[in-house]
Amino acid sequence: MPKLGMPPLRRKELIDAAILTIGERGTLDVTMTDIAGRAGVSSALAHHYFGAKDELLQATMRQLLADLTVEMQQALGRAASPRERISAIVNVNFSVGQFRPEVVAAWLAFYVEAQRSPPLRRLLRIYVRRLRSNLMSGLTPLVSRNQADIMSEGIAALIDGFYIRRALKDGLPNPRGAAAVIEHYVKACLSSQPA
Amino acid sequence: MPKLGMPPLRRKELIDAAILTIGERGTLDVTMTDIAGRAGVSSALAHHYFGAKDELLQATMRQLLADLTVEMQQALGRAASPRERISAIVNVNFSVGQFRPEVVAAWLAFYVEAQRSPPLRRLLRIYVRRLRSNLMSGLTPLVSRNQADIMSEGIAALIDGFYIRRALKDGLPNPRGAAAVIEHYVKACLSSQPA
DNA sequence: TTTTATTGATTGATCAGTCAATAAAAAGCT
DNA sequence: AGCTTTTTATTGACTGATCAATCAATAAAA
Repeated sequence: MPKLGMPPLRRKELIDAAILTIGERGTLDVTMTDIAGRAGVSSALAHHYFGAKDELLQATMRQLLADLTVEMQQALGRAASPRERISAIVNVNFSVGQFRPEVVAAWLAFYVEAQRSPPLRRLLRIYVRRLRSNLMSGLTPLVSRNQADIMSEGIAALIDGFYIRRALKDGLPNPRGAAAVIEHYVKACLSSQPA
Repeated sequence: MPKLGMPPLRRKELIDAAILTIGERGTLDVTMTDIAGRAGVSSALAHHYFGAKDELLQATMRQLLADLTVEMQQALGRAASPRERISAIVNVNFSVGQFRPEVVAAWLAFYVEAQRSPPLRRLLRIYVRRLRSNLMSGLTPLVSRNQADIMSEGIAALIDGFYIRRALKDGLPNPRGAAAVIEHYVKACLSSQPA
């Protein structure tokens, strides 16, 4: 039943299916048949559109990054002060869109695979740098350079830490709770300012 | 060359080889042949001693937990006050023994696999609970119950966050830096006490 | 009739797990 | 002390399952 103009649609369907499958299973160790099956097509078609499995996985991670970036830009656009920028960054990472268990589990799976795959590592670096730079732009007007360095590392580590715990589901953080702990951290640092 | 009393020696050698192999590769997705080869024996022998691969992996995670526990007990024994207990807990997690890249990568691999494997999940729960309880025992004498809850979640998330970043090696935290960021967090919270 | 989308069938590689065979020590016997 | 027998440790060779990747064949638009 070949309708025309399928390629872009299929690509998207396959990437979405990949996110769901990876997120559900919590690992990149899923078969092309799993992903293609969820998208309602044969594994041969997935190979036809993406060539090797790696390329589908990379496209999938790029999609996750792109989704986060879009939401982040919107939130930052609404922030009126440096202090609000910080909260905006934190909140996006725990928003309904980003902090869903499947999405978090997929992120974690890519994080882990990035240890071995240079292309995935490159993508991850982009994310890490962007997060850091966004945090610094909110922090430097408020505290010393040194203090800002410490705090941006701390906030980034807290986000990753809550992600890992979320992926494990175990009696662990709901979005609000996690964001609240980070806000508490920021407040404590800002009120005991000296550097 | 069968010497007597090999079983306990071989078991240990295989577990050590598993930690190294898993840590080096950053995943549990290693073959029995890889592990056995590093221990200098055939894969058949690894199966002979552990039965299924799962059991070797579980034994390996138990070993990691046991190593951490021993070091933690020693450090807590030397701590003379609640405040020192907190620092001791943090420091152990970034000690030379625990914060080696291979060990950290192995921990992360088990963390991730625990999403799927109930036995590994059970082991992980033990660790999480013990960490939390140790932290609370240091925090409750110093701050309100509510504040202690928040801080122990925060410290635990920070530790996990720095572990994940360490596994990725990427221009990221040396042991001292990571521990320092957490100490800074604790200080900031304690000095802006009110709950 | 050509182009586009799609798949079933197949191939080759990799691995966990099994098992019968082997070799070296230890134990038993004289 | 020598010898046979038993026990213990170890492996090579094999099996069956799984999967990524390929490709020739098919079917529905254009």
